[in-house]
Amino acid sequence: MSEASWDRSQCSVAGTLAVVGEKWSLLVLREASHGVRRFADIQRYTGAPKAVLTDRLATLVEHGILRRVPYQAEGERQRHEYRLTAKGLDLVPTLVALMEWGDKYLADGEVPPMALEHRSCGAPVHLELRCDEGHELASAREIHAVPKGAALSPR
Amino acid sequence: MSEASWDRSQCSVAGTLAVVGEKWSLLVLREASHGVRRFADIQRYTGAPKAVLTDRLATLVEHGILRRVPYQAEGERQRHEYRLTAKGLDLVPTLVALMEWGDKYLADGEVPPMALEHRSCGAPVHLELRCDEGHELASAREIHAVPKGAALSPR
DNA sequence: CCTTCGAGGTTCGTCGAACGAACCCAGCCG
DNA sequence: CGGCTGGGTTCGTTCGACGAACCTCGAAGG
Repeated sequence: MSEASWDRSQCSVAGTLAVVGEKWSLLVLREASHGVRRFADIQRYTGAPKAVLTDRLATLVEHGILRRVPYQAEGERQRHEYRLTAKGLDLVPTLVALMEWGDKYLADGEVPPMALEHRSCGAPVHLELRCDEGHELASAREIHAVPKGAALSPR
Repeated sequence: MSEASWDRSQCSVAGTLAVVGEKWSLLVLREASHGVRRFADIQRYTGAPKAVLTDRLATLVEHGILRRVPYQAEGERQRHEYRLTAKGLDLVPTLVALMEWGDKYLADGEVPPMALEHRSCGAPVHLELRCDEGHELASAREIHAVPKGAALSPR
């Protein structure tokens, strides 16, 4: 897709993976994006061990992807829940990308287990690669990657 | 984004992560998508330890995301290189999603280190959430997720 | 009061995966 | 022959994931 020699040290793919690339982080975000907010529910739905989950939630909060919000259920003491921030919401396309790939290649002839609809019109939602001229890219092969800025120094 | 109780066991996000969610896999695919094909180059650019890289390449080949292609450089013995298959190319949107998030939130005021251009018109390429009616979604909040098929059984 | 309950953790011992350094192996080159 | 180079494998150590058990706070029940 491009010729190869540039500085990877500040690559955004690597940077993002350093933040959310650990084993359970994206599954936690999947739950958050489905509106699951409570520790025990996240644990139940993801299957992550408690200690790991505590740690992942803490890093996600630290990075401003989730925030801890106190709440009070009636007849309960005050607890807190985890909600997506705007920064966290912007990771949804990543989840959708993973989901679409899985739907295409992992479904054993089954129907995909989850459909995404446009809330206002009900039509199915999907991800598109598109350029500023408005062309939709039929394949990733139409992408040309160009290193910029500080990445230009080789190695 | 939706109410919470359905069967996660065959979620496509989890399934895809089981295939490419390990620490170095997506970085290997980043290199593959940039046209880096040789073991030593992939190792140099990703920084993955050799043993781990051997293992990841093997799993990616096993899953049909990369294929081993024999080649012959002049004055060299026959070796093989790793190339993206169509199935692997379809992971590029995932990489782009990670990259766009990193560009937006991790750039310390720097210019993003890599630009993607439409090969045929040169305009910048980006990912869009769009529905079949043609509406572009301004935010992931406009998505409504609906469990289907075998996922409908709770828990 | 004292006990129980349950959410949201923390601690601990074990065990597997990741790490880096060292080694191996097959050709081609001189 | 001996060395070099790409593509690995082996090995000992370290680090993180795991699951079970324990802790803590506040509300409610007796």
